[in-house]
Formats: sequence, structure tokens, C-alpha cells
Amino acid sequence: MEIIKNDGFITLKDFGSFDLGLSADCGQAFRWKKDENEVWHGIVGGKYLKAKQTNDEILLFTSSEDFDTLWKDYFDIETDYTAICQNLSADENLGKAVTRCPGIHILKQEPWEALCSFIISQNNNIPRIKGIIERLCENFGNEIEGGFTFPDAATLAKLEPEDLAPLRAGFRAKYIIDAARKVSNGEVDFDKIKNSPIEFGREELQKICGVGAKVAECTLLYGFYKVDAFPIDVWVKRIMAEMYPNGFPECANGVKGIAQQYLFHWRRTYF
DNA sequence: CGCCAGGCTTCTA
DNA sequence: TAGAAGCATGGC
Repeated sequence: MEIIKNDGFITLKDFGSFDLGLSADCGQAFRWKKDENEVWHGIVGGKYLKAKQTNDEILLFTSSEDFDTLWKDYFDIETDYTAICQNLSADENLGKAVTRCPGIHILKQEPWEALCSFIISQNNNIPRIKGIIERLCENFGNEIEGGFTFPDAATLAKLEPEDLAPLRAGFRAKYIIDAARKVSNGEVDFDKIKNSPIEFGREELQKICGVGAKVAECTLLYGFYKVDAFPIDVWVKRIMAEMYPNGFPECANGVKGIAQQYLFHWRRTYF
């Protein structure tokens, strides 16, 4: 990977198979938007980013400092996904998935945003999830250049479920408030989840009303980069029944979450 | 219109 | 303790 620091933007070259747009919009994050010029816009950690990918380079319109402290990690660009995908290819279906959908990276999202987003995702479809999250940010986030920040847990903890009516989140509103309160008062300890084995995070997150196994796994995978977390939604359930009735392949051990993301997108997009 | 959505809680047997 | 019903809303 070649990282060129220019005045006001960063250029990436030799970035392997990384596909910024696919990673941003394959169902793991819900706030990235592509405009008519193929430019992606996103807000993470209170920072706005414009980014454009062409055949051989990726332009990130950000300062050198923000790149080093935020975006480099967020996009997980230093992990060797080529090697990971090669290992996964020991399984036939995973081989097809990584070949057909190359370039997906797990985005290292903020834990609270991941938790809140996947609470909203339950029994819901992706277009509507995006709408609810957008209204959440517009109503309770801070306005900055490029849009609104994701409201933090402490902000939402002061509200009542009825205050979230403008989101039209339905029964999920009370879950969001419960999560915000338990996260901001420390009853659910993000630092400890970060520094503990995945099993602790599973139990800790499920102390929140409205968080079951699936939402917990998504939070651990996308918010805490526990890449062996394995969220099973309706699509993965289908994949398991159709392709893996005898269990998930061993080559995915340790990175089951990454394997899951490739299969999820492949199955949803091409079947 | 009816079925479904990156599920979970609550009720019931 | 397993399985079904109910849940808010709207995409398709």
C-alpha cells in the first residue's frame, strides 16, 4: 500500500482489492452515501469525509492527522484481506463469495453507533434502517460540515422513548433509550468489552432490553472488531441451511465474522 | 394488497 | 423450555 499525503487530501495506491464503496454499503454500516459523481460521503467520530475510488487510486479528502488517527483504522486498510480471502477460499462457497465480491473490509465503527444501528436493524429492511438512522442524527446529532454527527449515548439517555417519535422507529424506540442509559451510566461497560474475550461482550450487551444474540454479534463484529463474531440473520440462516447443513467450514475459524460478511452480501446480491 | 425485513420480548402449553 | 404470537413501520 502506498500512502501519499497531499495538501488537504490523501492518495492511496496499491491497496490490494479494497473496495471502499462496497465496504461502505454492504449492510454493515448505514450512513454512507454516494453522490452523482461517484463520491462517497460519510461522518465518523464527528468527522466528515469525502472519498472517491478509481481504478488505481483512492482519494480521501481529509487531513493527514485525521487519516492517521481515524480513517486508516476505520477502513482497516492495513489488514491483509488478500491473505484472509485466500484462506477462506479453501471452502467452495466462500471461494465464490470472495471472488465475486472482492474488496469488502470490516469497518471499525464506533461501538455506540454500531450497537444503536443494529438495535434499529431488527426485523427491519436496510432502506428503512438507513432512514431511521438519518432521522436520529438529524434530530439529535450535532450539525457539522457535510451533515450531522451520530448522537452519543449520554445525549439520548436523557430522553424518553416518546421523544424519538420523529424517527418512526416503532417498538425499537424504547430499546434505543434503554441502551443509551445503560451505556452512558456504565452498566454496560464498553471498555471492558473491548479488552475482554468475545464471550464477555455477548453477556454484557444482552443486558440491554432489545439486544439478543444477533444484535450483540453485530455490535461485537462492527463496533469492537471481534472478527470471530457470527451474526445470524435471516440471510445467514438461509446460507446455513442451503450450503452448510453440517456446520460452518473450519477455514473460517477465527474470522467467522469476515466470512459471514462476504457470504451475506454475495447471497443477497446475486441469488 | 400481502409478505417480508441483518429479531426480540412475551405469552402459552 | 420450546415454540408461537405480537410488535411498529414501511419497502417492494
